[in-house]
Amino acid sequence: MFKGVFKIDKKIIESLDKAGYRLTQPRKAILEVMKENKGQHLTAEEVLLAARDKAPNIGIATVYRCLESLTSMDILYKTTFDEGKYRYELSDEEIHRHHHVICPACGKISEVEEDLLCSLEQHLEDQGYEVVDHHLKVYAYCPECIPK
Amino acid sequence: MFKGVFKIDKKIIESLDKAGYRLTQPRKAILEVMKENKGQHLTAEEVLLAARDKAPNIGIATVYRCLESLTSMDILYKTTFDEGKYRYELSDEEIHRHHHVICPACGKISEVEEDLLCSLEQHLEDQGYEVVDHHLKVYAYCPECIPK
DNA sequence: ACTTCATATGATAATGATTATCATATGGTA
DNA sequence: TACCATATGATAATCATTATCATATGAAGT
Repeated sequence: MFKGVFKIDKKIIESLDKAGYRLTQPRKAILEVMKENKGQHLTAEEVLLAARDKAPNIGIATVYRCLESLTSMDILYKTTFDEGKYRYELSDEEIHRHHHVICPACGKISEVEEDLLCSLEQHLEDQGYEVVDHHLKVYAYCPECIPK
Repeated sequence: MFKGVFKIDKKIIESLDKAGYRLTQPRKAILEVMKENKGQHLTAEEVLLAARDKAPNIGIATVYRCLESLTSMDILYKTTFDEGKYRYELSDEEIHRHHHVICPACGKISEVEEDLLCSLEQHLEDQGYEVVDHHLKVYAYCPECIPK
């Protein structure tokens, strides 16, 4: 198992270990960046810039590789706001958070902590928002594909 | 106004005219392709290939430009299924359709014709799906940005 | 601590989607 | 039918992401 004291949750360290991933300097830097920016949605480029403070030699390819593997382990969540690039955020197990509100004027992204979709839009209108559109994607195994 | 008989809805023709767009051969071809593939989600490349049957010299730049302007007029709807590219579909005014179900195994995309989000997932489970995740984006003006 | 070696890294080239450029063509109007 | 602003096609440029490959580095075992 990995040695040393890190600023990263033990649970994450254990997941990495179990999956056979080594806890390298770049991965440590990226995990710290993601933790320090919990709740934000960062692009690979933004992660690179922030991670350079901790691991000056880190390259963009490593950032992409690392973000990808962390996403596949459900440590990160990968999403897009239709800007032609992806954004990543630390997964939050307690709160089911993938409900994003995007202002068409200023582009500000807010998250809605709401597990029920019902009356969500009314809820937003009550808060002073003006809903113009929504886009829901449900990821579900279709009947033919359900894993046994 | 435009003259001639087209296989395209009069309403769309009028929208184009009102917005000052000319009904060119490439645009006609693209609109016909989108109409013939109503309910499908096509990439720019797919639109190009299909449109070549009607306008052999059409180029990819024109396809992108045309898809973009049709989208800005709400004639098309632009979306992404996180494949690193965009897909376009004819907007359907009668049915509010932007509820996509994506099978993580086979990638099949189904649309859910359901205006109420409530109990949507239960509805899917009843149909034999196994929901694994969802992603909702609501586009709403935030209180500071509401246009007067 | 020291060696080992599979895994990870960084630099960079390659790819793929999309956008910009620009000289030429064309649609709708007068 | 001529005119001219708009649109087009070919192609180069851009941007995000992925692949390649020689070198470096963790973790495990001495």
